[in-house]
Amino acid sequence: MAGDGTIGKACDVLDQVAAFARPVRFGELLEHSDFPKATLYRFLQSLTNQGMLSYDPDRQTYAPGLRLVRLAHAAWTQSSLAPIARPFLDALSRETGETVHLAQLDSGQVLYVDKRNATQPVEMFSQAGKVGPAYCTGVGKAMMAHLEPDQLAKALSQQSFYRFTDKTLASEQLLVADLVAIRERGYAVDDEEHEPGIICVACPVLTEGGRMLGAISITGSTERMSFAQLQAWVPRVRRVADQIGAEAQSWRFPETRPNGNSDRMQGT
Amino acid sequence: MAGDGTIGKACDVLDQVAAFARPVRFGELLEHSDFPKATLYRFLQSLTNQGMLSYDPDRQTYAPGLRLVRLAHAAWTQSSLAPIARPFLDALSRETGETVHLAQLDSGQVLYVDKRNATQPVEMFSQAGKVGPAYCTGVGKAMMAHLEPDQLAKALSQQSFYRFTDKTLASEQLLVADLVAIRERGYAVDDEEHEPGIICVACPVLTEGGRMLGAISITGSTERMSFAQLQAWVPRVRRVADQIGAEAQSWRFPETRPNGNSDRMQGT
DNA sequence: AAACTGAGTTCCACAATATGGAACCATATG
DNA sequence: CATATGGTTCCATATTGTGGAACTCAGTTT
Repeated sequence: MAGDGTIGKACDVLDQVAAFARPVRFGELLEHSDFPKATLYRFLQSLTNQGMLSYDPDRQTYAPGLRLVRLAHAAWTQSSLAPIARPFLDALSRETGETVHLAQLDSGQVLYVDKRNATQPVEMFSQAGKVGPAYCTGVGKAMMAHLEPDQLAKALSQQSFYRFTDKTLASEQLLVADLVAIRERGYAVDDEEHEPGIICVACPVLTEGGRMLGAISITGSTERMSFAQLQAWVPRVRRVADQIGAEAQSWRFPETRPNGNSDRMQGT
Repeated sequence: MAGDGTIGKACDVLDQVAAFARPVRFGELLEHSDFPKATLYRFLQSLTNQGMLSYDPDRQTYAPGLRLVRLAHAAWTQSSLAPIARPFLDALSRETGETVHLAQLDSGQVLYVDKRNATQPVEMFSQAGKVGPAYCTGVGKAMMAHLEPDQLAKALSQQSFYRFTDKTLASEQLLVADLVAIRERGYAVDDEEHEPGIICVACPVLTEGGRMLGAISITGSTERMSFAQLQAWVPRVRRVADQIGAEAQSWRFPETRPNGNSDRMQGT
């Protein structure tokens, strides 16, 4: 993750702050940063001014700012598959009764953009925006299997290959072999590679041209079901993934004029 | 919103892109931008590289990128009141059966960070991250009423004073007068100032020191209830707002080490 | 009380970086 | 085929970011 000039550096700082999963003090950031004191300081200032970070004067801590939430709303609406996929996910979740995920790839990691939890009512951000490893999850592997060679190389270099379970594919060789197989058969499986007891089947969402957009998956637990049972859903998942891909291709945003106060919220 | 150097400009570009509520082409952005062609181009490049924007090669359009979603997840968790307020909002929503909002102020606008919809099941981002006007909503006025003079001045300058309804307080004078009253009585009302038929009562969330953190509100419609009925909830809203304020003050994040893969997501 | 410590903030000469006019290229359009 | 339009690249220039060092302001220690 090396620099696009100032912008790249600023983004690094944002990530730094976000990486602490709690508000951080200047000093703490300084320790974990490559920037000299004054430089880091100025970045924090500017980012805080811009609302990309928030500063708590009482505690003297920095945290990711609310402006990000506002921007993310736009991102989620516009450049994620979620709005398109929603009805399909609903249907899939209803039919299967299992947990359904919609994920996209972001800097080599799986970013969950939507989810249906079979049982409990949804909780907002607690699901969208979360990240996970790509090399040991169904959606992650499904997506990587359909990357262009150069993108794949980059993605591979970003994997940690930490051995979560003894079934984890903990090396590039093992992973690549699986990716080839996945590409051939059209879907990926996660057989307790990330968490013991958790299994999953996933299909990539592709454009007609073969460009990879994301992936969807159905997750189950070994306690409640066999792998074979889960695999029986694959054709259904395939179909839904294809539908989403097709929709995404033809999808056009309704015409709007620039400064869109256009999408308003009822309430006050 | 003038510049903190390069960072400020980059943020402006992000906002520009987000302001179109749809993917935009280079040329469209150029029209609405102050930057010369080459400069804007380089910004878009860098931001796209960084994942702050996403670029659709098929359509040649830019949109806010997924990295924002990831960062926003952190922002929402860390610097919004939502995690703290959640149980209180749940309770309030259950008791009243009405729509409940939690909002914070972001560059002079109301940013909704959480919501309870009495009737329907929640939909994630479709609620959090949305923005609204501050001068004509309950939460907006409740928050502005408790700003420091200089912050208030800034916020006032950012209001559009568009006349949504004939009850809208469409001038600074009217608004300021109301803010004084709100500060005295401790809560704000929105009597169809934003949308016809929509009424609301709101209380600010304050620290013990009086620092304004956000606001909560209960919204109703004139069809189903009278203003008096709604106002009967004020003491309850007040109490909840105070509780959230107190919590926020004492809240400490659990100790974590920097690079937090700490909050993981079950699933794959 | 004076000296110390360390976090946070400001300064400023220097150098790296962003700038933007103009030229260029590729794809639609008349 | 010519022309316009939208998008991309170049490069000399100067604006901007850089970071070492000096400073300020608590909170401690001697």
